Amino acid sequence: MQITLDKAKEIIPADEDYRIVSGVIAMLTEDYRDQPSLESIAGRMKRDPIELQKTFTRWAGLSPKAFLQAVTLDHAKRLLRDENLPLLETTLELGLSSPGRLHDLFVTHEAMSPGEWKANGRGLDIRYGFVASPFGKALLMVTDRGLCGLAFADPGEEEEALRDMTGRWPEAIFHADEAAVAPYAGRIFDEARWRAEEPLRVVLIGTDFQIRVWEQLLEIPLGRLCTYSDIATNIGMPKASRAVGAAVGRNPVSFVVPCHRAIGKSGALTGYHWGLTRKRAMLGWEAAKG
DNA sequence: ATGGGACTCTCGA
DNA sequence: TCGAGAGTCCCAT
Repeated sequence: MQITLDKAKEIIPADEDYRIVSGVIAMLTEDYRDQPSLESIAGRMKRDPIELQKTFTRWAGLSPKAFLQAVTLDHAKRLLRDENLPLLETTLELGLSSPGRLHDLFVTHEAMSPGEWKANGRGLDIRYGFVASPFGKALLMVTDRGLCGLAFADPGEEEEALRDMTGRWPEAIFHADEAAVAPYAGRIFDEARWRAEEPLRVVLIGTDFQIRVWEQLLEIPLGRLCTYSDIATNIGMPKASRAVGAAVGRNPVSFVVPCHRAIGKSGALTGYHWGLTRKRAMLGWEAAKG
């Protein structure tokens, strides 16, 4: 009966769907020794198993089982080992605005000058709004130069996410403004609308070191992974993997700057600022597209 | 100065 | 295999 509604849902699942999906991912992976069956998960989530399976597959393009495989150690290790990472293909100009191709989303980015960074965002006018995304509720922040922030929040944690983000540029002026954010919201998570002719403008606000790290992240194509130490090597500081980890963790533009594609050398996912389950969700979702 | 990681290695069990 | 502990480096305050 509501075929059109269902179809719309395929493109961007509602928050409710992500809640279900993330619940499944969490249960599937929390104790991988005895991976709970679909039936038992469905039982715990009080859903019909068939329906659950369908929702999940529609969302990720992968069955729960295939999804889990895509996020395991072995898979990650294979991706790391295979083909030399193309990360070295471009030498990045340090410092200010370097536009470029980059990333399947076709991002053009510019970096804030050190002066602007030191001002803690003073003089910056930032508009923000929450939107539904395939990975739960997303908080978008934009300046007139482009997208500067993208965060995620579980239900009830919107305030916390907002504090987290506004705290990064304490001197900036923030306005709630759904309309300003709307043009970005739709196409970020919809790969059908990723096109080179219409690149997504991103502005990176951070220290020089952080910007170098984030630019490296932008070089990781969809479906590929990269280790923290690879990034350290690529920016010419091979021993700074730990500092790289810290910088990756401070990435203000989650997902668009694909910090979820950075993992430990062992193939373990290590951490994610917005929750490991969300990192798994992104990697599994991308595994189906890559 | 100092503290503290979204790291990595090395061992022991 | 797995996990704890220590080493290390560089950012942030």
